[in-house]
Amino acid sequence: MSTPQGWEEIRAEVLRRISRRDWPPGAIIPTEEQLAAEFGCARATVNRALRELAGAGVLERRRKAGTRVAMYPARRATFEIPVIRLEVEGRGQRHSFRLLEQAEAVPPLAVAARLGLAPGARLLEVRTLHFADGKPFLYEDRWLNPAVLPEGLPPDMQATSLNEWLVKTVAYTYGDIAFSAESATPDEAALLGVAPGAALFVTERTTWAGDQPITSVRLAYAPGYRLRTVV
Amino acid sequence: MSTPQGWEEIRAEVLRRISRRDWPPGAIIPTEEQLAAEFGCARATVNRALRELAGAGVLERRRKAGTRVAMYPARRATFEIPVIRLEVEGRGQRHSFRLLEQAEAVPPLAVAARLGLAPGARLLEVRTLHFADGKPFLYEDRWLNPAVLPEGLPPDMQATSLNEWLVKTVAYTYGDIAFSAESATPDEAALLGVAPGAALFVTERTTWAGDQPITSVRLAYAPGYRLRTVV
DNA sequence: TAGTGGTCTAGACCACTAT
DNA sequence: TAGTGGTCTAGACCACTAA
Repeated sequence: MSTPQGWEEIRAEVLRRISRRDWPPGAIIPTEEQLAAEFGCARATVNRALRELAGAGVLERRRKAGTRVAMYPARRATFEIPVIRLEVEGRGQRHSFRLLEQAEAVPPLAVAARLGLAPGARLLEVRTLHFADGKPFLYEDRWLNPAVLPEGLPPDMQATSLNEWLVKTVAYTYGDIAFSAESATPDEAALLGVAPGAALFVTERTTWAGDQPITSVRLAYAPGYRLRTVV
Repeated sequence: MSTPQGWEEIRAEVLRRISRRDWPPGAIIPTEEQLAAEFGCARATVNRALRELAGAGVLERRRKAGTRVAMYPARRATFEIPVIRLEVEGRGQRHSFRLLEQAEAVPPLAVAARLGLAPGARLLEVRTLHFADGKPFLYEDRWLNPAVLPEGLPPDMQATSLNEWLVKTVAYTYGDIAFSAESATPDEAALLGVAPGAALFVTERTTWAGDQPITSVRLAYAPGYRLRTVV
């Protein structure tokens, strides 16, 4: 091996040693100081490389205890939370949508619970059907906390997408996401133009700004949708 | 605001300014040097904070062009690629599995294509049914490149899980993942103990070590499974 | 308490690219 | 070509925690 230059090469060299099982799962690897001496670089450079690998789940680091190869060096993967219009256009299709309903209502208990609101609190429900090249693509059911909409919804709501408006307007600071598969209800099947019971890919997302709940949204994709990412 | 101390507070302050729309989507923000002067810290500290935010999809950075707030500051989310046994045990349930089949065969064209192999190449197919507290949890259909298994499969294959054995033995360097929803085939339905056509959450994962394909696996989860993560 | 990682600094040079 | 981010250095101090 030639001496690694730069933190990316150090990261690659560490990965090689793990692959070759010079450093098997669970093993302690040399300290940053020792590696810096071996590679002839500053400790900060080693730190950068090892920190990246710890972030990727390959290494586990603890002060005083040192750095060890993860027992199951399962990688972490990253994916982009999609903006629906960009997602459709990224497939080379034309995006359009139809606002099905926009009304104040009392949300189902599950939604109120997810948002941490008292049962009975009134929220704004917005139901939207999105199309790709005119074909149903996605059914969106969103519950909004009206308290975070200082000026109300934009009057030209039909010309923009709520998803987009939100992400531009209310920068959120925290959220959780869950993916699952669900059978289409008769209503959903009719909207999406598929048989009842068809397997739908479902994304549920809840976001807060600080401790204030913003929105909880359920996206049901028409069959055939795949969410991809790279490790 | 009090002057931020440390890169995490700088990150938080930048996020606040984006939330307050002091820096709206698309806007150029001050240079690292200017922010370092404002916050009274070294440029490297500002760099660390802004680099994290760029990695999270909130900022976009280009040399000479400067740093701007992403037009759609959609966050990136991270999830762990699960190890099945740990996933089941993490739910407080007991994991077990049954090896359904382990045989050399010619894979379907789609699998060969994903792995970049010539159609007709022989691979090892391993089909496994995983249980949580004795209930069917996951059906695993895996195709392995025998070339990467230097010593063949371990003789006590029944006592360990192939998934786990692989992740410990063959450190991979690259992979892709796709999630989708599929209707259970009659075979899958019988294995998982559900009605044919039930909506299954499906994960497909292909991994390479360098340019050498290792394995392509399809995991079909019993209904009710949810993949969660946090932003 | 001592060893290890986490972070910061002040400065430097380099890489990329808008102009 | 000049401005901006990307990275590296040598050193320092701090925070956490295993022994």
